[in-house]
Amino acid sequence: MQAPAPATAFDTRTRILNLAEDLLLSRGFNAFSYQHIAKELAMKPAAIHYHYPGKEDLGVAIIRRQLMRLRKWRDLPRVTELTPPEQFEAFVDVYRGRAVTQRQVCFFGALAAEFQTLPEAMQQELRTLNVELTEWLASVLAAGRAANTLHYKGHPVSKAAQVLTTLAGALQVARVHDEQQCQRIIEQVRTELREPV
Amino acid sequence: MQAPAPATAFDTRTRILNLAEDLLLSRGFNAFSYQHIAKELAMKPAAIHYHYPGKEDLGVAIIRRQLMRLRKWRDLPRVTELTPPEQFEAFVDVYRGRAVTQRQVCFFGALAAEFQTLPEAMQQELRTLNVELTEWLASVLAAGRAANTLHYKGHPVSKAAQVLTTLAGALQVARVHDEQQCQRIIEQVRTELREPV
DNA sequence: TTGCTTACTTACTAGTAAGTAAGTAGCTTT
DNA sequence: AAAGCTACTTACTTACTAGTAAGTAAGCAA
Repeated sequence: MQAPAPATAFDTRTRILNLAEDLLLSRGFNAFSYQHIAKELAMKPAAIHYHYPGKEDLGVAIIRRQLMRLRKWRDLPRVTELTPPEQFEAFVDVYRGRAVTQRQVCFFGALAAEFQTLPEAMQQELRTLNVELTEWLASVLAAGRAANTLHYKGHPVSKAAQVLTTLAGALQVARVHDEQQCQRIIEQVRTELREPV
Repeated sequence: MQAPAPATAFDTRTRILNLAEDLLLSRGFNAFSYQHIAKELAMKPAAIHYHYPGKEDLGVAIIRRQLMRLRKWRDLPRVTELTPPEQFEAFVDVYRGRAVTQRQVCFFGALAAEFQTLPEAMQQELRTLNVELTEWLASVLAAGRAANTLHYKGHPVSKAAQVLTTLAGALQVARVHDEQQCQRIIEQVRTELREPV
């Protein structure tokens, strides 16, 4: 869940992946090409094909890495040891950072729009990523309600889906309008969850 | 705010617009071409250029028509005469229909992901559309709270932005996962607004 | 009936897309 | 020193992109 790594000081394979992730989040999958990457890395497009034979391989690698990041972050002692409200807060901070520092949306928001044009393998990876993310957040929300520190109606999974959906959309708002409106939406979600109904 | 018209029984200009809207909502702006449209309408790509010289013109026309639809719908007597909760309900129904009948997202969700790759004119139109939509919903929410029939915390504009964001995201969820999860998110939003806190 | 307009088609340009095959420089291994 | 591997480059193909210019058939208008 950390922010994308800088595109330097890594081996070529990783630098390609970093840059591709960057382009994916800022332009979408269909609007970046091997040429974009090659130019930025001062290489020829064919060199990208050497590391990632097809664009599909590159796309799958990007999503899969994000899934690994999620799992790693989620299982970090400094995260698992937090209380549910703190876990939620830490999670929201990731989105807040995205909106401020880069003009990037989250993976779900970036890929859902062009979902029907994506290779099957990418569609599957994205589904997995979203399911795991929803399940984790649902477990946080369930624990928070049990401890009477998070407050909401309905099933934890429904609420988790709603929150993720809203956060994804909030980042899109930040891009189309100003960042401030995005922050207001995030604050709205936070307040509603933390204050007793 | 009505669903897109069928692609037949109209003049060519409108049929192009209808089909382009369809393709935009289902595949994104960068993933459809004049060829797609031409093939479907059994014409040559150059014929599309005759009606819409550039893809930008086509894109702007799509968004602008949607803005006109919004204004028309919003000012319809049968809509203005409704109570705020009924207005909200009628509005949500539009999104519900989108999720069920087509696998289409809303304009905002479709275009936000590739926003940075869009022509300036399209970016501007999309901003206008979203501002007007947010302002209308905010006025409904404000009136509903004044009449004690809609319940929420925070500023009406913030809440409106949050609701729109969530609805946009919900349609994207419907596409990536099943339609049912989308319906659950919409229900969650409805319940929270209609039940006193 | 001549001329203009509408709504196209045909034929083209220039640019870009993903992807491939063959070659090569530099390093390592034996 | 020969062989092989890694990480590329060069040169190419095929397909598609937006867009344009010129031509044309049908209808209407004077």
